[in-house]
Amino acid sequence: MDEQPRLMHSHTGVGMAGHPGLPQHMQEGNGGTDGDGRKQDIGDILQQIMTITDQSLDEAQARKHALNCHRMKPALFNVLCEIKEKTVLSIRGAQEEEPPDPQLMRLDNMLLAEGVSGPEKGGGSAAAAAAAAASGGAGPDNSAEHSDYRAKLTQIRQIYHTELEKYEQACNEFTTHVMNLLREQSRTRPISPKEIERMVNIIHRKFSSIQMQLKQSTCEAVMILRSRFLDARRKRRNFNKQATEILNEYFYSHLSNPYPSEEAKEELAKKCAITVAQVSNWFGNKRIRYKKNIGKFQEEANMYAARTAVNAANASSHGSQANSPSTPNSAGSAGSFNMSNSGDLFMSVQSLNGDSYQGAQVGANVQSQVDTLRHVISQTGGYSEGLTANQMYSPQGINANGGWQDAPTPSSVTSPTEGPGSVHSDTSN
DNA sequence: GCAGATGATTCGGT
DNA sequence: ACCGAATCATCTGC
Repeated sequence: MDEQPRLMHSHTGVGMAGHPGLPQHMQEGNGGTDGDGRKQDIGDILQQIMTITDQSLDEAQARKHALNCHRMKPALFNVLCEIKEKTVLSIRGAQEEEPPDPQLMRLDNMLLAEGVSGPEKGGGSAAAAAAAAASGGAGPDNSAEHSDYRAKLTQIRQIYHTELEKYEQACNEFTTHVMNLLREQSRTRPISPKEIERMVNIIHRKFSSIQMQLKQSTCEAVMILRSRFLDARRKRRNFNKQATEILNEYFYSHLSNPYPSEEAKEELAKKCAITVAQVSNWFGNKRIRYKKNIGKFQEEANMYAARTAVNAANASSHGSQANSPSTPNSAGSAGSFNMSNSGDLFMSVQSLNGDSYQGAQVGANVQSQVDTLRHVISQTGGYSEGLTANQMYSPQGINANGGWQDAPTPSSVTSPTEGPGSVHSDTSN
């Protein structure tokens, strides 16, 4: 029995019976030397091959063995090899050298950019930072969310690499298996090395399509993670009580002109552990909501005014300044809001800063002091007899048009402040 | 679950 | 760029 692998490359120059190049052993034939006998012989073999699948396994095995041992087998094998090669050659061109898949390239690029594939560089912290930057603000729990993002990205990365490894291993194993199988089968059917190579390529293509699915789902996971990360940052979280108090304190002590300067915003942001943008948001919201419903904020305003005044009084009695946020547009001082001044001092600060002096601005601050003083006075019952609650804390900062008074003149400061004013002269503004 | 509070976003005006 | 206004989306207390 001929057990030598019949690889096609070893069969150059083979051909059909009656054709130039017909193998010698085919032309020799058997006992019958005429062409009819050979034809019938070959016809019989082909018939057996064609019907072999209709037979039982045992019968087929027996028939296979008989065919293998048939004297015409090598010749027929060679002919089949040649026919097959010609057939394969005619369809080969269409399948080879396909261009790189643009979708795969996109996925690869994205995975690389997100830090999933490629060298590990802090588990995609850059992507997290980018996501954070895109979201616009950074809260106090910024780092916690970053580490959460990083941890999840690392998890995705690990899963991706594990799966990729698994697929590659499976691909290699399968390829080896198929190659061995084909080599084995090449003994009994015409298989060329190129065909094996082609089969390997097909397997690789199949596995790379699976890999692409893996990459796609990984990309999706990263996208979901990222969007969740951004959504989480978008999520509204109430400021802590202390921050709200600081902001309110500033707001109500500058009620006549609740527009903190950039420096003041930065100070407030630092004190409240929030961003300047959040401070701006807060003041924007506060102004509009206060204006919309002043009555509702009455109590709050009273409370903060009283607190501010008491603080001021205490500070005054202790020979120090009240701890109150800076006046609008005043230069920020580092570390604290100890920038509260009497109106006079405020004016002098303005002058010292070289800012263009604005009477309106000063007026607003003076007015603010008046607001606060009125509150304190009314709270303590020292002055506000006959004033209704609304009068007690009239929204003097708001003009008839619904806007904040931007130019209350210092002359609007009324005499009643003169009396207790000595006590509250340090009232912050 | 609901209503109100509140931080964020969007849009138009200046 | 900043602000007011409207609106959205979530939080919070009941």
